[in-house]
Amino acid sequence: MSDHPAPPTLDDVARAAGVSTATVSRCLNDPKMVSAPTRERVDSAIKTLGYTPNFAARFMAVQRTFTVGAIIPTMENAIFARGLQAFQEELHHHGYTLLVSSSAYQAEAEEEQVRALVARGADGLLLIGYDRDQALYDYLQRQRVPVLAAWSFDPDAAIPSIGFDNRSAMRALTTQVLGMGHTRVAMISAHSAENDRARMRIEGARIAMEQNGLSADDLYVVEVSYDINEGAEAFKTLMTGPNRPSLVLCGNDVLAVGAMRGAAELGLSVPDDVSITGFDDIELAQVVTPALTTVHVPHRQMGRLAAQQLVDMIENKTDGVGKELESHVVMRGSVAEPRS
Amino acid sequence: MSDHPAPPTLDDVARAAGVSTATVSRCLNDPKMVSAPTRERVDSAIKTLGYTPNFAARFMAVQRTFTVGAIIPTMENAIFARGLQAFQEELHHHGYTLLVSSSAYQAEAEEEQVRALVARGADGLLLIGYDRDQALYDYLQRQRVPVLAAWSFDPDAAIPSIGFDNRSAMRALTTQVLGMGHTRVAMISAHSAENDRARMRIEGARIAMEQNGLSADDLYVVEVSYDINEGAEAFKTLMTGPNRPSLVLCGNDVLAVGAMRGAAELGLSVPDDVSITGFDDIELAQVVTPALTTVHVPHRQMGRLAAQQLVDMIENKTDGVGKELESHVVMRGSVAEPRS
DNA sequence: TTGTAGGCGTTATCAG
DNA sequence: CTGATAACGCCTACAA
Repeated sequence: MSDHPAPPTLDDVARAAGVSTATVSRCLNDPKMVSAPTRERVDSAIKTLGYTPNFAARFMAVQRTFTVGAIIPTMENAIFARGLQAFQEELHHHGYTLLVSSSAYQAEAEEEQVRALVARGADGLLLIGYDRDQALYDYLQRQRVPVLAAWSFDPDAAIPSIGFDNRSAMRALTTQVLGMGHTRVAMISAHSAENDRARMRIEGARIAMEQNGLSADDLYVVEVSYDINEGAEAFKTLMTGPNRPSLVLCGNDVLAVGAMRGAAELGLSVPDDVSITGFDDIELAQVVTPALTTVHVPHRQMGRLAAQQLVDMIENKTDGVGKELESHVVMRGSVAEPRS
Repeated sequence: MSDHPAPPTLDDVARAAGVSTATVSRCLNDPKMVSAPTRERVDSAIKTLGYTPNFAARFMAVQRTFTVGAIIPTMENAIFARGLQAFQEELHHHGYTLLVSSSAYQAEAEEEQVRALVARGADGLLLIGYDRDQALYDYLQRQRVPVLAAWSFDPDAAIPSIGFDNRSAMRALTTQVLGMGHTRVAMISAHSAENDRARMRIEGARIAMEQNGLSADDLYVVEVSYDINEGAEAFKTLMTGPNRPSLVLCGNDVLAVGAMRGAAELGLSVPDDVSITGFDDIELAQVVTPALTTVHVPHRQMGRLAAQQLVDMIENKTDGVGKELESHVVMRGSVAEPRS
């Protein structure tokens, strides 16, 4: 006997209660199959031993974990937090546990996490966007793990997606602001490689340019990492270069807030000297001064629906159809007509 | 044969490569133990079959998962994000995978997640703060799962902790601001039940009051949920009630930003009409206008050290000693001498 | 260098 | 209602 005893097992409980392991197992999984008196003995044995079922063993036996994994690009800001919270709550209602992991916006890291989660028996996976190596999807399919993409909707994507149309949302926002008369416009975007959200938003802005009598080529786009500082720097470069824009579209609220800080550092007034827009409508958008014009996204609804759909895919082995949600433009103080 | 074949197993690979399962296993875990030619055959068999080891089975066999779990109160804001990111990076260097789960600031939820993570074989756990039911610690100890508390440091806590002294940090901040001459001061705190960080910060503020010739009882404290809106509402209530404070200490930056919004809604100027302070120094603090006076916390360093320590506890079965980190007050524009 | 075989903790199928 | 016992997929002495 070492001073380092292993945690109690089913067997220990069975021995302590004077029954077989099968009976203990039944007590745990289908209590009404066992008589009241034995059940009591077993329960008390469980309690005194402090027994907890070994998950891996159970998993091996039933091939189900009631665990869902989600891999998000970053936890560093609130973009995914709210939707994920709703996702988790809904999963919980269905008896599932959510495990989250972050890829730091790196494709290889994401792939590693996918494998890690699958290996650990995740019954299903939630990924952000649908832009990734086909090989990963093949792998997932071989492993028969249902996957759902969120924060983007594209009926033609390789996997079912639930979210909104980033392109048309950005087009709507851009159109509305262009209507105020801006002609010199630039965009600060997150890196668009392997990021469909970023890419679609850029496309949406370009389309709006065309539709408003401007040339898509005139939209000067700079891509940066997802970070307030990067947004600020990019903005300052933009504003101190030639052909200074009167409108700076930002691929998301975080970059937009960075841009606003950049404006402050440059002594520029928003929106008098320059208009700035964001995307996502996270809390931050209403905290800055002036408040940010942006696109509102139904985070919680998306999380909830994603959970429902994923559970359905897992339990009924359905294929999942995805769903498009509505987003809408929110006009706030950060935009105005161009000066002069 | 269904059209729903199970994923390939070690056995399938062994058969395909014409070797035993032991050899395949060795190829995976200790390649140099097997001859080059057989290794090649095995590797190609693995590739063509798309084999991935079954984690649960491996776990059962070796009782190790190289997985660490972290349970944080919320993902809704950046407080824990940065430290967690560093934690994850450092774990990765040591070959561990991080799985995160959020408790929404609810003790029962946290307990559930702890069990979920332990059951799934987490080799170690990171928790936030040390304030929780002793029964949970007993459980963890029975299961022999090393646990480390972060974002708080208390050498006398039930588990090793790594972080800073919330009480003295808040005392330092309060003292410094009281030095400007404030006498009517209130505090907006997160709920302090089962939250040592919140409790210690309140205590710190009280101590500072005493030390500066005021009575600790004169610190009016309101406790709210962790949310910008709640901060704004609490602030407005405070400022429209009797004995309006000239200084509002906030338990964290999020509440402080809420308070600032409340001030704006009330038409009050910060810091001319009222001084506001935060705690944590998250990015938000520098984005608002005026920037927030707050306590800077070494998030990344904390995450990194926590990872190192936890890995050490796991691998060397050491007890873990914890570590206190330095925090420091950052004076910014949100405070000033009281008017008149 | 390789193969054999026992065990890890549960669940599930059969008898009793 | 309860008890044997065979999986589940992998690792690792121990043998060869």
